[in-house]
Amino acid sequence: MEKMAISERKKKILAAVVEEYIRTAEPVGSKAIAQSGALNCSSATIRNELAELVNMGYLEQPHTSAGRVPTPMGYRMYVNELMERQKLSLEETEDINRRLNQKLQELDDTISGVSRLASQLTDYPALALTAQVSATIKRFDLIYVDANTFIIVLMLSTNSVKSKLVHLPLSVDENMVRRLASLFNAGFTGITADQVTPLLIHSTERAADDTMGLTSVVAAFVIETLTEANTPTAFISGENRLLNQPEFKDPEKAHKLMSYLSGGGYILPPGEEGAGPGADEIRVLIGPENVAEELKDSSVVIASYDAGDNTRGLIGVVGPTRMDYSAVAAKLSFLAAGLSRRLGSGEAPPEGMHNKLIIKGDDPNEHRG
Amino acid sequence: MEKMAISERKKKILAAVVEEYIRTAEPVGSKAIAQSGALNCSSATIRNELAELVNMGYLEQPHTSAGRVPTPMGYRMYVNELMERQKLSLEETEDINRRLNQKLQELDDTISGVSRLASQLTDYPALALTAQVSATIKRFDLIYVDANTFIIVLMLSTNSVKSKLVHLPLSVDENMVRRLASLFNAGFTGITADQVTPLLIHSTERAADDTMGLTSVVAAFVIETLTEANTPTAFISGENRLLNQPEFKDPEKAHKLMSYLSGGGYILPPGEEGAGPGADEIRVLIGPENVAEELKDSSVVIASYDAGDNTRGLIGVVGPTRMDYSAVAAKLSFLAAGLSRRLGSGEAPPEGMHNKLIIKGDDPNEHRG
DNA sequence: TATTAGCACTCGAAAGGCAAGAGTGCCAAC
DNA sequence: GTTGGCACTCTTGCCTTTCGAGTGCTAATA
Repeated sequence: MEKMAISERKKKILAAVVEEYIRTAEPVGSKAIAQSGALNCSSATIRNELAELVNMGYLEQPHTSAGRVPTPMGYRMYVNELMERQKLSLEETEDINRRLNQKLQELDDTISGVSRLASQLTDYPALALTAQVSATIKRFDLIYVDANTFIIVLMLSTNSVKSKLVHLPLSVDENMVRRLASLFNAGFTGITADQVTPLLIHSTERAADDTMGLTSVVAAFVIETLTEANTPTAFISGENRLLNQPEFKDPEKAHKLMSYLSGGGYILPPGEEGAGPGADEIRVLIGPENVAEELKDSSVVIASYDAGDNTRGLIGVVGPTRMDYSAVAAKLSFLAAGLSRRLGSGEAPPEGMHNKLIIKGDDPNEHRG
Repeated sequence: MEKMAISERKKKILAAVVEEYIRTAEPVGSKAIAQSGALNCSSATIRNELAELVNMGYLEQPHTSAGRVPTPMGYRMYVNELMERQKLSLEETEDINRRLNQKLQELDDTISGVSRLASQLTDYPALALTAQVSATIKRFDLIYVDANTFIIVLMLSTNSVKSKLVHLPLSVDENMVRRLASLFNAGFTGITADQVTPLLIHSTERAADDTMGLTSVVAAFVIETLTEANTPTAFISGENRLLNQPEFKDPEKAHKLMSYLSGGGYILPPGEEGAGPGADEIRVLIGPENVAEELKDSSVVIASYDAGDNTRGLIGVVGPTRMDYSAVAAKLSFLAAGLSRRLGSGEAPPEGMHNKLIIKGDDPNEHRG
């Protein structure tokens, strides 16, 4: 496997192999490429080139007398340099926009809806994850309902609102509730979950003259809410679409990957959750480039969107290494842009614009020294 | 296929066939039954009996010289009369209780958690659905945050609370917010979503002297909330566990069923959603007893739980007809009882009690005239 | 020197044939 | 009614053969 510059013709041939293989899932032979017409030479010439591409590590043969199949390095080269940046048709963009609007209108959990949408669009399993944020409480209200009941309303720094009905065995008077509310507003706003110490709770309890454990009930809800808000949640959908792919015709294999995915396995390298692709970038992880053992012969395409409040969420797609990178990247990118526009802090590009695709990934040579 | 009374011995043999087949997924032969020791007779005798059971429609042979496999009618007989009502071990019940408590403590959506739990326990795909209720609004609050922002808080008749932050382009004064709140409390409580007519909105708008469209924003949230609360939601999880079952080794088949399930396909006969099994009942639908074409060679086991507020939710499990009915029924039943105890209106049996299992289903003969 | 045609070779996939084994049905004996 | 025995059937697994796609190499050609 020698290191040498790759000629223009080799690039064309490599691209042809990758694209044909993506289409058919069968090893592609010299004859098929010759006939495809992109090159003006005979199959013999192609054979020579193919042999060299194998030598260089971009292709491999399942067995001696079969066609060629791209290696992860071959896909990487394709994704980085050869792939044509696909533009979506007008109908496609309109369709996506329409469905996106619809999803976001439903009261339904945004993130799960988006993940489902991504999966439907690409026909691969898709995942969406919310950004890691550090929310605090911005405002605190208690609504007195009746002697045994009140409602806690928390407004978070992310501008979302959480509420809960509390039902008590004992009766409280309205003044106590008011007193508690102002104490919490004073003491619990702007702090994180681990700053809600037993000490703080205790002193609030005393200040409120609370002998019924009301304070701790409320404090528990505060902790719960903050913890939940700060935990990035992942949502995976369409795992079953894996079964469309011939590489998962073996139930064992399909099952392994599917349960890894539904089990909430890490997709991005740990620590990189926040460091995913930036705006207008697409990150592609091909086969062994993935850290998780279960993903070593699958590929992942990830885009990020502006989730508002200076945080970014991720949406991605998982499939076999023989994935239609071009189409998936285009769709994800458009979807992410649409999401940013709707959720984000405002400086997103206007609707309908195709933002340029910056594909970020490893250098194709780094695996080969 | 003659109609005749089924002898005790035939019952024993049928049960043995079903259980062995559930265990091994292979057609079971006369020898295996003879050796299993439940009967004191030779394989030849068993062969005679088996032949008659085939005649009667309880068993069938995949091909002439293979063992026997239960027909749906055979399973039905097994479920209705032969199956021993399995009791869970102490460890199992403790495990379930522990995990149930944990699930319900998480702020997390209860229903999805329960569905996941059911799937984990049984190792089949599981679904949970909330009951169809008709919630109304019980109480209405608006919290003024600043000139451009207020919070809507709705308390529903189901005693759940929904809230939303509203951000306005124009500024409102605090009095307007207060006025709106009392108008909504007067006019919008106790009514259903379709009673929120444009007329009502319009008159409220005028009464509030609202020229900024505030009223319709709030009304829209009311409609949204009521509609959502009244829509039964289904949650399916663990679809991928289907792949554990040898009958789904064909990816085609597995994929068909899985996408039917994730697509939110109907499980119960339409119109029967509310008429599922009652308390302490288990409903079993075997193969062709299902209405959905996609379920015709799968089985479904369903229990219902008291979801409070006089409504019942469902939890169920889907698998091949060769399903471990006994174990699944026991687990689901226990799970449903546990849920009822925690969510329900109170008259549920005390923790730890094994409630009796009433298995409801079709008469085994009805398919055979 | 790069390309091409031709040809022998390789190897997997598909098709056919054979033996083994499991299970049945039936008969005759108990 | 039950049982042992036996011939029969049909699947499964295995082996062999065939077929064909695709290769690598060589020699001829531009």
